[in-house]
Amino acid sequence: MTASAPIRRLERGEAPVETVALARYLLGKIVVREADGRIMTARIVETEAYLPLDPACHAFRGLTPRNRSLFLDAGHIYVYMCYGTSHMLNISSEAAGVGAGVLLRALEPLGGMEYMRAAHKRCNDRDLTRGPGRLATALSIDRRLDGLDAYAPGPLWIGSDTTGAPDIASSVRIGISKAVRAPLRFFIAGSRFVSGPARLRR
DNA sequence: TCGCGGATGAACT
DNA sequence: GTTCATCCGCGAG
Repeated sequence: MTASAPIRRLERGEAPVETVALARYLLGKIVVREADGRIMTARIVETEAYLPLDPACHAFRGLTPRNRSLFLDAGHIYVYMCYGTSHMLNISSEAAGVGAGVLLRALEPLGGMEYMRAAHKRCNDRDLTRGPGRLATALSIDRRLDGLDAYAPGPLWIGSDTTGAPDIASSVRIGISKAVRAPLRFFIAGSRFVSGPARLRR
């Protein structure tokens, strides 16, 4: 996949309100990050679904100050820090009051790569946004974005161009210790920007 | 290409 | 004190 027709912001109402459906729907869509007058864009190539009543989902034990964004209406941003070193970018995925989300695991850089490179010490373009922690670093994502609406104008929103529906493959999720067998990871088949071991990229 | 271990911070028991 | 939806560097195959 390559760039890039004009990008149109998604509107609430055209995107699904159901976690697996949203995880699949977001593949091929575009993350637009606007910060300090700079614009970065990248296509979503890998997602994971974290369902209601899913023991691997942060909302599983109920609402807390950290995870409250997962309980917002579908399309809101949930960011948290993992392992003290990496931020994770999620989109809430169910009706208000239901805790669930979609983790964005890998992106294909489209525009503003010079800003992404500046955020990394040393990284080739393929690795800039390959992996959930790396993509957050490249796009300067932290808790300040938590709770914002990704279907509204702002520092981070989801858009679409005229690219056709991608060829979607699935696998088990990566890096978790609960519900490890559920096939809730989705990615664009054949994309070289997908993360994880080679056996989980086909 | 893989698997391993350490770094690191915040939330929660 | 324990648990992590990770990354990086390293060594083995």
